[in-house]
Amino acid sequence: MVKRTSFEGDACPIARSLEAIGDWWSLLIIREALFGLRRFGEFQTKLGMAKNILTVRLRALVDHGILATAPASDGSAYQEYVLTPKGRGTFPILVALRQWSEEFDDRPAEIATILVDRKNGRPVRKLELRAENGRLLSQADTTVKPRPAPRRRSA
Amino acid sequence: MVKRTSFEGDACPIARSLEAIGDWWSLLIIREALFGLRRFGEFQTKLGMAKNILTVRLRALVDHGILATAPASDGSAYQEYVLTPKGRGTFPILVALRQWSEEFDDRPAEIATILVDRKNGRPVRKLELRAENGRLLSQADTTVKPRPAPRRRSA
DNA sequence: GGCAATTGGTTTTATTATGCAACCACACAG
DNA sequence: CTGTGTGGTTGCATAATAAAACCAATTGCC
Repeated sequence: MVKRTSFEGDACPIARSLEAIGDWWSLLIIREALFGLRRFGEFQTKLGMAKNILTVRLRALVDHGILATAPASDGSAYQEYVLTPKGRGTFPILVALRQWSEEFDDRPAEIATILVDRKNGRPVRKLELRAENGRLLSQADTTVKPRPAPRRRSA
Repeated sequence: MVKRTSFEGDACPIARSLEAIGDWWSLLIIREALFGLRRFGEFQTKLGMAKNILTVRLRALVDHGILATAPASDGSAYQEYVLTPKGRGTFPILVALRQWSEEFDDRPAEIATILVDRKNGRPVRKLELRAENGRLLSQADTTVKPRPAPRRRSA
């Protein structure tokens, strides 16, 4: 098999995420979905992508439980694609990607939008990683450990 | 040309990030680099990827200013790939991906590692997005705005 | 210094994914 | 029941990915 390697059985949680959303379009589809888009045609024209690719991506996102198909909404017989909680849970990932661009992009002038607090329109802070006790952590302050005792039960 | 669409000129900061690190391997390479890997062979055996692909990816990451080639380190004549500040800046993205897996993966039992505070070995908190005044924000509390005043110049 | 193994790739070839365009079925408006 | 828009599918061309073979320079070892 010369398939594109799959990370499905991988033990690394990052690889597992990438398995689901680590391709060119999925995160952009999710981004638009968070923005409120729901219909096939909306995604297609907004993102300017080929329709067959969009079909494949939407199906994969549904299979992964990130999107769900809802029967209607405006009364028409067509279906819509709406984010599941798992899909909405990608928000921090999108924020992290955005902030990385904002901080390190070579031509930041080309970035068109900023993320703001809806209440007052002021920019948000950078994402913060904190210890249990609230202490701010940088990469150097962290390590990975083997996951502890798989809590006797189904999951 | 039927090239894979590039997001290079895109105004969306998320698309811009994906342009640099939005492929299957780049983030995993960066992850290993954050772990301390530096040599071609280390990446190749640890990630189990084809060498030609690794070559292409490493070059792309260097071109994007995420990795830099350093002349030596252990005295040998070979070169090493080390993270730049821009590369280390991807840490929150990796954390976000990890936490998304931890929270939403269908088979969480298969996840082998957890991210902990180096000081006491306790798990870290979830990434927090805060307003200027420190208020915790969820996705619904945010919007995007056009970027303000592009500071008079060419752009 | 001589020789084999290792490192860090390149080349070749096969397979898969992506992208465009054309096509098509169904819903809906009249 | 005819025309139009929505939501796809199908073919074909091209690009990316993968595995394996190959190769040059660097090391390790004697």
